[in-house]
Amino acid sequence: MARYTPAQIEPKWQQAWEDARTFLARPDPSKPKYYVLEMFPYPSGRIHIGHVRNYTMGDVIARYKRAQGFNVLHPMGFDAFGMPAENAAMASGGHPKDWTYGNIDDMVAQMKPLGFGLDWSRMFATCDPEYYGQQQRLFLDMLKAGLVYRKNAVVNWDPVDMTVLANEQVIDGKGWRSGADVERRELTQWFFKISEFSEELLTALEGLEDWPAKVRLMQENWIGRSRGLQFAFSLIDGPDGHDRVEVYTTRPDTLMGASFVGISPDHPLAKLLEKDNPDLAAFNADCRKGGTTEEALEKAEKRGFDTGLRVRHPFDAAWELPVYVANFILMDYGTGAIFGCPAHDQRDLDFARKYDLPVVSTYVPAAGEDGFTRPEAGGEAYVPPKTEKVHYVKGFAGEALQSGAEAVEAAIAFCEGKGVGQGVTKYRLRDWGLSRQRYWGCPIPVVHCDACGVVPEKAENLPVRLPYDEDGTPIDFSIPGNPLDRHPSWRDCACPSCGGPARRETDTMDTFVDSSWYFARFTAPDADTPTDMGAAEYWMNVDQYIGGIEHAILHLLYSRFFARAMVITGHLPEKCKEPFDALFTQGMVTHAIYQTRDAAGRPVYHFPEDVDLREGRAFLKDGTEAEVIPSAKMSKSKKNVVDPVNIIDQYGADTARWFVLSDSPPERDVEWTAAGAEAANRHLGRVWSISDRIAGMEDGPGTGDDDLLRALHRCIFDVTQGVESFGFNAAIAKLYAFTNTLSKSTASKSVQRQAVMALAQLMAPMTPHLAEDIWARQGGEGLLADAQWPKAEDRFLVSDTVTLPIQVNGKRRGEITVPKDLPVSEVEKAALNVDGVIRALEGAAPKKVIVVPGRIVNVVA
RNA sequence: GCCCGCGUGGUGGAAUGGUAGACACACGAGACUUAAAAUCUUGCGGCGGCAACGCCGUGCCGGUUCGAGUCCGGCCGCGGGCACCA
Repeated sequence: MARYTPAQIEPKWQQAWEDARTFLARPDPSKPKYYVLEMFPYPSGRIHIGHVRNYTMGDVIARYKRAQGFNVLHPMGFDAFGMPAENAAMASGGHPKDWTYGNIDDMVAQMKPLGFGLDWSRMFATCDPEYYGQQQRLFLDMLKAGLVYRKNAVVNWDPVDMTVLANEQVIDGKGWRSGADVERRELTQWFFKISEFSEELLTALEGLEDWPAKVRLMQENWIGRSRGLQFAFSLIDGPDGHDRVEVYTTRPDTLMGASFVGISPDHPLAKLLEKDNPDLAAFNADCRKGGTTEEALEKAEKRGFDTGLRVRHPFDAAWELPVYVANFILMDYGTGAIFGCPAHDQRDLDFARKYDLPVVSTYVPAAGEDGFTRPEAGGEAYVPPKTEKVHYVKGFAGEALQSGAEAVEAAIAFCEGKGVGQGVTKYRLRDWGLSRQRYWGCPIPVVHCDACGVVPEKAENLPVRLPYDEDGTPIDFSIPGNPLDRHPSWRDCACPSCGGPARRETDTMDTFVDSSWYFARFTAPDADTPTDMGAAEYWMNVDQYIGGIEHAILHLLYSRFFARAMVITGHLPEKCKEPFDALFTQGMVTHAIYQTRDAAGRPVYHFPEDVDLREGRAFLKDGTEAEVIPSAKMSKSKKNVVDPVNIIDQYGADTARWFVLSDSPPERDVEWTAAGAEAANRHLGRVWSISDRIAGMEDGPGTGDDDLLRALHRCIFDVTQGVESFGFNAAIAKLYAFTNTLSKSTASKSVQRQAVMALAQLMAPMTPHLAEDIWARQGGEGLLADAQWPKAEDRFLVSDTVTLPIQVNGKRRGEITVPKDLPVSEVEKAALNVDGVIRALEGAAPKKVIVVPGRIVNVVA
């Protein structure tokens, strides 16, 4: 008897697909197209098992759609710019370019044995000058269209290394290398005007029906549309040029509970005042310490500084409020100034108590104040949902009893009527800062000229290439700072406008720019324009996009913006405004962590291959027991990683592909276990043996042909539905069940052969090599990869009888098998005759009998 | 801090508001074997019972419903995101 040998089968069929050019995508107007795309990887150098899961899902869809008759585009590339390459160069010498391209070669070599049905001829990396040159062209077109501009923005500044830090390089407010306290510092930077599209990006979310609801909700919250009142407090004896403080509030209904005005440390007034007030200057400087993330700002202790200035309440000229500079107010949001209402905001309440400011409730619970403690009497801030009706004790517009939302609208109308400000709609979404003070990114193609200012590079001079060496010697990345900044022969150039001496922009682009249009480039990767409209017209949009939930907001929102910008600048057809028709967000692959502790009690981690598992406990080679921490995100530092290359060597690609799809729903995390991989491999061997057994059978009659065909068509139906709905794990469970049925079948050879060939077809998207091999051994015609998907035939799916569970008061007490179209009254009668039902009723007459035809019967006692 | 998601046997998980635990792992029993591995058969939520069967059970508390793992409200726990990681 022959055996399942993936090491021989897999390379053989990969070669066959390559020879037949099976997965090369060519436009073909006679066929419907299908574009399936997985988020392209960063070239770290090693693929990990999470990549295997991600690309296997895409491949299942791609191969399935192919079998359904679609002309499939399934490309692969690399998101190749970014900090790790520069970090590697800093840490161990070498050049980011060499490091990156070496990694890409390694990763392609690791991916090919997995047998993905990819069109490798379309592969590119975003660090290819052919790619980023086209990106520079897009940038210039966007600049011309007014979608790009410059303004000041804050960055993390490391005062010791004299460099800008990424958020991830700021650890507990300190620089990762220097350990120095990080400062927030302003630089002039380039921005994309994404905020101009806030409303459009928000409302268009409704049309993205095949996106996960949670991703749409996350984007909705991120864009953060709010309705509020913008108005000014008049400033008493303000410094020159400052007679008012403009504030924005989403709760104008609480205006009578205002107790202070707060401004951001970066507010123009705060900056003006700090010039003559060293204490305030020190306070502001202190506020500017620490990272720039929203999290860092929110978690910082709430602190304020009394400027000594006072403003007048808009409704009462005698009512004066103090003006504080407060560290929790963001200059980026609203006007950078607020009024605090401590009774209805916990943060304001904490602030008011700290600085001994008044607390005044404007509304109390509608149900009355029994058991309610007002904040001014020591209670918590009262913050009910905006939709809840409350009782206004210091209202000024609308009913005394109304919801917060109603009160807000009434307050806006009232204030507008009094000439106190106006109702405005604001968005939390900020413009997209794209400047990065780094080397390994797409150069921003502009030139700074003393005479002409900022001048775009001429189109014929694109791409503006990154320099590889510095006048013959390789660029040294061990020196702090941006190598482009200290590279005179690259930096100094002629002004494209006047020809005079000028300097190149030394900032490069955020790597999110690279990934915001690569999907469009895949439709024409060799075009000498950013896109080819004909190719885009045929292949776009991406029919199914697959990637991690961690990209739910930024990457996907930026891509949606870019698609719009590309439509405006004539690089994509109108229909591409929303480039991803359907989105699927897959979970991670996790693995247990094996941990012991050293003499000092610090954790020591161990690789899975160095651990023996016995009855759920883990032992090192020397017999020491290690603690097992289950299901943790794979990370090199915790050593809970498995290398796909090892898995393929040990079991073959099909086993790895099969396992990552089984057991867990694709949107959830899956835990990799050695036992699970082993079991997957055993199962594939079993399928192969069944096929081998059938091939060796004698022709002639058997028993249960019809039963096997019924089971087969049920399986075809279930698996088709499973693949269509991303229920890969459920589809695999059905394949297990059918394999068990087939292995025990005594049906005739012809029916068993038919069954095992269909089984191979159904498994082909997940385990294409095994499937192809079975197909060939059973005498299938041509490549299985070119065969049509099997169809579940109705005549094998329907049944004359139906088994109904019978419940009494919702508890199952028995079941009946009845003809499919037995009248309800007959079903009722049969149900009441069931032993368990009679017992449960204890002689009492049923009050009611609910018959759900074909599903269930419930007797109400 | 803010936003989002998830909690089902020893484990991963299945279940259009309709028989909770499909399928798989682990474990137990058995067959084959001199023995082991491999393979095959079989059992497997908890409690009680020889059994038939009964009671309990989907993180906790409450609600809607003939019927709730599923829908609603509150709580607890865990995970993800927070604009310069990709």
